[in-house]
Amino acid sequence: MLHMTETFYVTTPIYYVNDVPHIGHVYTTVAADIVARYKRLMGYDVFFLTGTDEHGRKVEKTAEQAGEKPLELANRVVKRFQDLWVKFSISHDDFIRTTEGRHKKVAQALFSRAKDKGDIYLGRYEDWYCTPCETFWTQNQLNDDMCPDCGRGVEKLKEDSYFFRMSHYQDTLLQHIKENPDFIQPKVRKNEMLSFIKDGLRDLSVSRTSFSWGIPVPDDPGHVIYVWIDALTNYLSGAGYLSDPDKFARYWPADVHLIGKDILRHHSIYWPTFLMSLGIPLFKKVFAHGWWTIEGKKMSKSLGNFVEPLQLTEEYGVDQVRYFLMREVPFGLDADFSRKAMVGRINSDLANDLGNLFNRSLVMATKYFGGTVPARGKVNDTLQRTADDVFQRVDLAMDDLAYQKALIAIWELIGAVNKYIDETAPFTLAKDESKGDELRTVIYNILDTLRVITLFIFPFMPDTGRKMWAALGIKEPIESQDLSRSYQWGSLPEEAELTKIPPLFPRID
RNA sequence: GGCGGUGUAGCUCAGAUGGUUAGAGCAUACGGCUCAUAUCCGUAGUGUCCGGGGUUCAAUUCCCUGCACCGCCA
Repeated sequence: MLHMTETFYVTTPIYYVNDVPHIGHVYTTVAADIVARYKRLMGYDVFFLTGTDEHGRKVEKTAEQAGEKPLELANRVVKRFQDLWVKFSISHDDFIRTTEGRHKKVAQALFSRAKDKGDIYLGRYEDWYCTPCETFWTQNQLNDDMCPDCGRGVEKLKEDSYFFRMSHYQDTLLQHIKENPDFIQPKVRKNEMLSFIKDGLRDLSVSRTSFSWGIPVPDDPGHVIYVWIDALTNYLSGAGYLSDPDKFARYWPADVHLIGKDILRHHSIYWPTFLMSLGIPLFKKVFAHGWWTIEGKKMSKSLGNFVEPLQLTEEYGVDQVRYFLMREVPFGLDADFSRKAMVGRINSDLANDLGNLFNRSLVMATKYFGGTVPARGKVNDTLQRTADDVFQRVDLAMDDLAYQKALIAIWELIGAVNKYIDETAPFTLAKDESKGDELRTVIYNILDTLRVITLFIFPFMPDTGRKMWAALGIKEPIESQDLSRSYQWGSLPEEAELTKIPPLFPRID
């Protein structure tokens, strides 16, 4: 049997194209980017998909108000996301838009297949609808007859609708969750979903006649396919289903769908039951992360405490923001974004620990060896043991999407080098000409461990990683490294030309 | 109302199938170094481990109950 490279397929939700990008979008996408980059560094063949959800009544309405066609609106505002991902160093392999032919074809084909099987049938739908939120509510979900989310008015809708026989898959889904304990994470969310399922699944309305901006239901063009069937199938269409069978076979089933906790039900119940109906294997895991409050308050339009991602990057820097989001809180829990916390992380973790270490090391190497990597001496056991240990822990943490744990481990290696410098005192050795060999060994070990640290932080802070890599004078691109081996001592080339660079992370006052 | 979770140092949190001095980071104080972005290294702490009851030789860790906060559902 041929050796096959292991694949890794990670997704973000497709974001509603009409929404203004906020910190929540950035959070999910950065998290996906980091695990994608990490797996690539570990030698996996990675497919990382993000994109936009472009149909629905709200886009239709907004476009109408702007005097343009829905697709024109989408073409215009999709750039807000695409540009933002460039800014945030997002390394997605594809960007799927639900208005693309390759997607529409898939959504329709799957709708038909489920219908032919008898799992989609025509019925009648009655519910309350909040247009701004694009959400349907049942009567008793309403808050004083108003939308429980935004508090605005709702309208009653009655229409013919196709339904997906979700109730039919209730037991199979429960069984699957039981047999695959990691299917829904974190655990607290899994428990919520389990209790939701046990309360009984009802069939799901999957088409609308009240607006027309959507993918037509096959053979019944008065209906458009309603949001979840349309949106969720992006994970298939984006991976080449029906358009690139080899690619699809290579990457599906997805390893992990990263989402915010607000759309967990759709991903952990609607989506797998629909896949069951279609006879397509289920994705391996869905992970619902928490929400960010801003300075202790829920972010909302009405409060006006909206955090503009681009503004954040200007104020703090892209890598600083990426680092903060992953370090501040365990992935899965809610967190608070505050200036104080952000500045604290930047100053103590990035500027003092990492940035200063990198700087002091290069200064010494430049001073003592004219900016050339000195010859290898012998490995330092403590440093190597720490690197081994950190590698094991980082790898386990990344499998669990425990970004915070991974970073905490990496910072132990940073601490170990700072301590090594303290203990070996190269600045003292440099004053004694008879200690030349010792000095060379120490500086080499420091620089070589910085090389390892650079690899570890690269998925989290790609720009910084590249800068550090270049400053260390290593010719091969950092992307081509194999972390599963190169965390070990000694692959920093002797005689590499170091470049002294400005402090990586300026302190903020 | 139903189900689930959380409550540990000033702050954010880890933790133990129950057993000797309960941990980390930040913040604070003191000491050391001087290569470095006044950075780094070390030392020192302080805790009724939410209240009450129970099981046990032994509970902060298990069980029950009360209080507070949070999530999902209704």
